[in-house]
Amino acid sequence: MEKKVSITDIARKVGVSVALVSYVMNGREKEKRVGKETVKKIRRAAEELNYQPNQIARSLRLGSTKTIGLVVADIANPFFGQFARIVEDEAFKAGYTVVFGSSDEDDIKSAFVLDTLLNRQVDGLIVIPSEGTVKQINGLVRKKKPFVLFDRYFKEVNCNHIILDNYKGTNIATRYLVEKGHRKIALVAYKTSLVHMTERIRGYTEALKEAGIDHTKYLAEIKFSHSYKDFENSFRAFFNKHSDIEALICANNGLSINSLYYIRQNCIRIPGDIDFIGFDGGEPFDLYSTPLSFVRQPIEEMGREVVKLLTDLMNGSTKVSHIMLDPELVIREIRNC
Amino acid sequence: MEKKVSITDIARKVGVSVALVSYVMNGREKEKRVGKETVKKIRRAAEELNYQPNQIARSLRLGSTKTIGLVVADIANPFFGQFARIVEDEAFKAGYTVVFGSSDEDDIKSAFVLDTLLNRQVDGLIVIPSEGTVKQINGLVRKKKPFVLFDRYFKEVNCNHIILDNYKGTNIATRYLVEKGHRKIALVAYKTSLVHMTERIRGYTEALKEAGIDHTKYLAEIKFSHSYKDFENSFRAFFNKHSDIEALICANNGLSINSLYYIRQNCIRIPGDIDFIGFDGGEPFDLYSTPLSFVRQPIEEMGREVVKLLTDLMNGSTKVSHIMLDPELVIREIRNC
DNA sequence: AATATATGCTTAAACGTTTAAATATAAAAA
DNA sequence: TTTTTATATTTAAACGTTTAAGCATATATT
Repeated sequence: MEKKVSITDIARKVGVSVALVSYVMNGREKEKRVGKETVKKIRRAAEELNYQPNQIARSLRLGSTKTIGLVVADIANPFFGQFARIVEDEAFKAGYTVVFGSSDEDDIKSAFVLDTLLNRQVDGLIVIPSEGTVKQINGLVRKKKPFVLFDRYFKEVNCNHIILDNYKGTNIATRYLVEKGHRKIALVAYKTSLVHMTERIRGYTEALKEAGIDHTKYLAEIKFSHSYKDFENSFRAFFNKHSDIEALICANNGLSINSLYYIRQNCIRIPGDIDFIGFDGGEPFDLYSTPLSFVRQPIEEMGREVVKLLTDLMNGSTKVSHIMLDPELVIREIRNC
Repeated sequence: MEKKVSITDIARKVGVSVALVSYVMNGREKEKRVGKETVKKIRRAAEELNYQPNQIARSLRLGSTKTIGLVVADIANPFFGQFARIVEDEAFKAGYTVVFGSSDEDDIKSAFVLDTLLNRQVDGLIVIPSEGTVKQINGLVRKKKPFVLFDRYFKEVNCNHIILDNYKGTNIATRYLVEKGHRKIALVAYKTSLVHMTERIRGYTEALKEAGIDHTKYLAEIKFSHSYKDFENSFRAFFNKHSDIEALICANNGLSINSLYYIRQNCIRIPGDIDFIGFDGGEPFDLYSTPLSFVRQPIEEMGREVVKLLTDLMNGSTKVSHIMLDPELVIREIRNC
């Protein structure tokens, strides 16, 4: 790899000190009253040598890398991919680059990723925290590192977070199905202590309670796993036990997709055999045999808010915000062809 | 943000020079013959102060950031998201972190992203080059920056690249449809000079030629756009003009998805009205009314190979590799429920 | 006793920037 | 003329590491 040209090379070529070059390269020639001729010469030399500033050196000196770290569960998951894209764009506009890492919903991996990003001196972090990472998040608080949690948070940690009104998400979905006349409404959720899930479960149970329907019978809390097989086994057990299910709500995108694979494989018809409401939407929802209903998260807005909040923090704000955005129930009609 | 603890803080606390601390922190205490007692004291102090190395300072000194830059068209696109994930994992194993940027298939944006990553001194780059970025890629060659192109390349630039045998991809798809008895086989592709597309088109036309079928009539080369509306307009014009199409091949994932939206909206039946072969697969393909056939790219293998090639380059290899991997035609049966 | 070797540690430069402070010169004001 | 002010530039330290080179001291070898 070619030796990169530095500010020193330009200084030598023009015959001035590095300070002047630095001033000019940063557009501070007026403020620092650099001679007009000198400015021109420096500009020309920079051009000729094809100078590119070394952001690493700059970062070290300034104590800021203009980089933000993004910890997602899995960048390959379209929901997180979409989120990452919005973060990227917003960060870019604000002059930041994003470094990312996938935690795989695993606390050990999460710790690794977090350490890596911190060692790389990211100025701030956006974290989708996995189960069992309270300590890690508390560590960020202790370090006074600017960061905001997204999608989930911990009740025991007072920090910035932006989440969906998860309760409302499943609540409106359940109510909708109840009003439609269903009584045997199942919810498939992950067995976890993470609030986004417990809230989604609560939204469901409360809606059922209110309607005077048993709210425990059709609740499937299954263990998280990366393997579809594991999901399938748990789900089959549940489904076989309750062959009278009239409607199914899925508590997140992954569960929705997995459920659809199962449903498809087992020749269960939507609608007909069961009604279905998923989470987050996406291409598979649109292109399924019939368009599928789902709980929509305002992901664009959330992404924008997250970055805005973080940049405020990085600019010195000390306000702690807990932002909760509203979901929207998107009901799709049966296709007539 | 708390002042980070540095090697100097540890040195001061223990009462030794920073050099010793550095040696110990890098596990070179044997080689550099640091006293046993001192090692212990340094370790303890590092623990107590919760020392985390500053990778930025390290990078500046060593001239290597242990970072690789990834330029994709759009991280929100599942194909690229999946690829990014593989790259991330492989890079992580090799001790690298990945910084990414989306080029949006736009040369201006690509230049920005590339510059940003270069200024951040990435040790190497993985680039999915957009149209009109030959100059940028040539720039990398001139700088002797280790990089490898993925998915596409430029005939005029001799550099490392890993691509699919694109010709073969559409060729086997077309042959399959011909053998099935179709003669009016359409290909929807992007109008671009990028080889991955031109090769996919060539694979299609050659297969048709060989079968003695007119190979221009049913070829739709449409302009790339981020808007579905634009796609729809071009596609509709094409479809209306050729209402006798028997089968449709889509030249990449985005086109496949867009086509499916159109097909669905216009009540065209797969199979029945037309046969369909898409590109890259994914959840929408599996969950469509009937499972859809597609040309599969060995993306895992490609991702692994890309990172392997790049790490070799970063470790000083000067070999230029052009790797081409085989696609696989995945034919799906009609669902019987 | 003189020399060589081993052990343990320090010094200081370097990486490429930024920037406060100092310096030098010219022009304006006293 | 001397002093002040404005203009143009340099100096040098700092950011947190790594590492070659040097310096003591103790022990082993002649």
